[in-house]
Amino acid sequence: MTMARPHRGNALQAEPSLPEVRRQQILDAAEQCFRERGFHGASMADIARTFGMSAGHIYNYFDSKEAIIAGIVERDLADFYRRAGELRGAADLPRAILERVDASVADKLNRSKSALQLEVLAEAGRNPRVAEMVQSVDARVRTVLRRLLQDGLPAGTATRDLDGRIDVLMALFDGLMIRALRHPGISRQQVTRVLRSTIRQLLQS
Amino acid sequence: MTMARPHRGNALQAEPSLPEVRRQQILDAAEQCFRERGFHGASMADIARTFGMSAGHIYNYFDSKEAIIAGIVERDLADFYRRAGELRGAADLPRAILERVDASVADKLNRSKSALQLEVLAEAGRNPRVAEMVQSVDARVRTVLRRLLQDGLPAGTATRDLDGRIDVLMALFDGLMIRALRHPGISRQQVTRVLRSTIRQLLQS
Amino acid sequence: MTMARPHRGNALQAEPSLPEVRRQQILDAAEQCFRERGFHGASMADIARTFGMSAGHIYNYFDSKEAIIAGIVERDLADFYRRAGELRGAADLPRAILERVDASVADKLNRSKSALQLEVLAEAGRNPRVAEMVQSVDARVRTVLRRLLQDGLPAGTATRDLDGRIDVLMALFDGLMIRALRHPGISRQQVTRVLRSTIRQLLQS
Amino acid sequence: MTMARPHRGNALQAEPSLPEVRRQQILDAAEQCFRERGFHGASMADIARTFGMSAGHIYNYFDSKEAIIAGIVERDLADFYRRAGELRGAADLPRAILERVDASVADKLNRSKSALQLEVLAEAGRNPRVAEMVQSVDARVRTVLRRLLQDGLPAGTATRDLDGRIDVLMALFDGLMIRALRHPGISRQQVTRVLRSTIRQLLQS
DNA sequence: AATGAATGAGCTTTCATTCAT
DNA sequence: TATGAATGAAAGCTCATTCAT
Repeated sequence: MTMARPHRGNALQAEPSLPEVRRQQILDAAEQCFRERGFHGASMADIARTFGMSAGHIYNYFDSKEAIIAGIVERDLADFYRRAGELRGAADLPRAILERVDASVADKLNRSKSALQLEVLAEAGRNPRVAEMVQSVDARVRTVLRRLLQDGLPAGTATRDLDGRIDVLMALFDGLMIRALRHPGISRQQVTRVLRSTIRQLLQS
Repeated sequence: MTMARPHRGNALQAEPSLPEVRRQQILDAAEQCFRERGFHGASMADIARTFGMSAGHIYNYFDSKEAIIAGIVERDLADFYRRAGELRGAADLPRAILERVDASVADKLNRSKSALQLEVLAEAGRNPRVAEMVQSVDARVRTVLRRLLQDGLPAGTATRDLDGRIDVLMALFDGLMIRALRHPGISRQQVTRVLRSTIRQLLQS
Repeated sequence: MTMARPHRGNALQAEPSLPEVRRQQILDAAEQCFRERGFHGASMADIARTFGMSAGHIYNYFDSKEAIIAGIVERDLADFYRRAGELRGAADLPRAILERVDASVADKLNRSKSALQLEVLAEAGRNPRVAEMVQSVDARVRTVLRRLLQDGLPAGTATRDLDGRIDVLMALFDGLMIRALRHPGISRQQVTRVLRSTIRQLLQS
Repeated sequence: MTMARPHRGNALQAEPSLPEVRRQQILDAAEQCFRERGFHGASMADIARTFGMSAGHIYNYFDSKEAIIAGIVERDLADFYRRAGELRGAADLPRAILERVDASVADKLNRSKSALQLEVLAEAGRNPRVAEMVQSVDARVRTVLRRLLQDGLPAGTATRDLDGRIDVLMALFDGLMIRALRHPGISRQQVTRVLRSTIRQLLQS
């Protein structure tokens, strides 16, 4: 992949070069297609058609269909970093987290987003390169969370089994994505209420 | 085909008929293949080869590849019923549940089983017929759990948001399947400890 | 095909042996299936199922699917002989023929019978063995018609181009089978009227 | 692919575009294959091989094998329109028709063309979509013929049972296609002579 | 006489990918 | 940069046919 990095490094927010724009367009289109039809169900032609490019041209930006998944996973990581940054430096961390439960639940119960995530996870289950990506992203996320909790929780609470708590916390949200698929009629309000009290206990006991 | 003929007369536990044996063989082979290569990555020929049958012959037992998934999902349900049956009538339900957390965690952290489940869920995310199967099985599972909890919990506890609690409880275990993939180094012991206290709170607060 | 001829040649109408009964059952079932789904569209399993026999067993009576077509063509010939026999010895042949136009038209406009005939003819177009059958049957039919007309028409009429007249006469009825498919709304009455006058001219001018 | 590029500027009679050329090539190849092996006997690979294209590529020009039949039927219709156009405006219509009988008979007695037609008709006998095509084309042909006869015949003749006459007329030619298969030794001259007098009577009585 | 388990070839169709232009 | 013609390898599925029982 000998892709020229955006040169013309002008001032603040270098306007993205055409190649970079194209890459993002392709990722957007691919996300949409994978969501709707799955990784194997979406053809390169589908992706190309979604934003009016020829299928062949995609290969000037990504080496293969699989390389597109890699790009999608990377973009997700950036998203998480942004949201974690918001928590950093919160005066009352548990409270800040609990306030965000509602939005997080809504996010995880979004079926089309979840379908895409499951798609990627399933692919990770058998494709070592995708697995490696997914695991490396998760490791970075855990590192951020661990530091956040170590610094932000009232001294003394919840330090025992901290890694276990983090995994269970993440399992709760990861699990909601599955619930969204298995139980589409799930009550967001009830789940939010129960989850809030579960998380409070998880962080403070 | 040196298959021991049913001896006829073996009263209880009638040996399964050849067709039934074949169906189970196919499901076993398909589970293995789907795990290794995914639903779309595994061809009918792969499945057939796995236990030495011709691909065409599979169609004498299953109408389509999709029908094989249905068979797999059904078998899982039967499994759940069996385990739920063990809880039924337990003198102290919360205790009985907590005692089983260890085994359940181990089960969910089994990466190859999880990969298969995710595979099915991903397929459900885009294939309406599979979605319908998965949801109908989940509904039956929730019904069993609800009845179990209503009957088995000490009077007065945990009746508020009962459906929400059930969903969160299931999210915890569903989520562990994802954790197994995203964080292969996860500590089973820590997770079990944390989970036990989380579940206790979920059932008794 | 070492098929035992019905032995036990008892008196008048020897009751058909079981093998002969089976052959006829198979031909009946095949006719029905070919009519409904075409020669290639009907599977041996379909034919077998139609009268509750196993597909494999058909091969004890017919060497192949193609041999079944041969059987069907043969049976048709017998039919024609029977009807031609009715004309033989008619006092006024042209009149006898004209009286039968109505029934013949109705017969040829029967779409399902026609579909089967076309099926066989199409097969004859590419399968030399079937072509040979069809042509040999047609030759016998023409021989019968020619003798009938030579003996039965008033002396002097219609002897010029007799073979041509026969071919055109047959073309008229053969053509009706095609009309039935191409123009399902065709008016049987109008066609019968027109045809009667056309045939009268054909036989008597 | 040494295909002369369209020279651009060749005002009238623009050379057909590559896609159009390809479509015609495919139709040609399909006609030949269907003729030789029948609609079901000819595989897409056969058709592709006939003019050196890969099977998959055909799908860039036709949606399905069935769509190829549609293309063939359409081409035939265009042919008929062209020939009917020649009759239009003839000073003496019956005479113009009779003059063309010879050529038409020759055309219908062409066994390989007939085999293809029968093939399509047989398919129409069982495939509703093909039936619909064939019937719609026939309806358009009848409309043209009807208008031609209404305008072109001497006032007063042959208006009774006009539709019936048209159907019988068409049956005559359709029937010749079958005669070509059933009686390969048919005498073209005799048939032409007889047919001419039959048609004269059909149009003028 | 009859079954049905089993095979293997073949079918239509889809698609990632390449490449001349 | 971009197109779209073209390929070739699969895939799911069907079926005539065989054969042990």
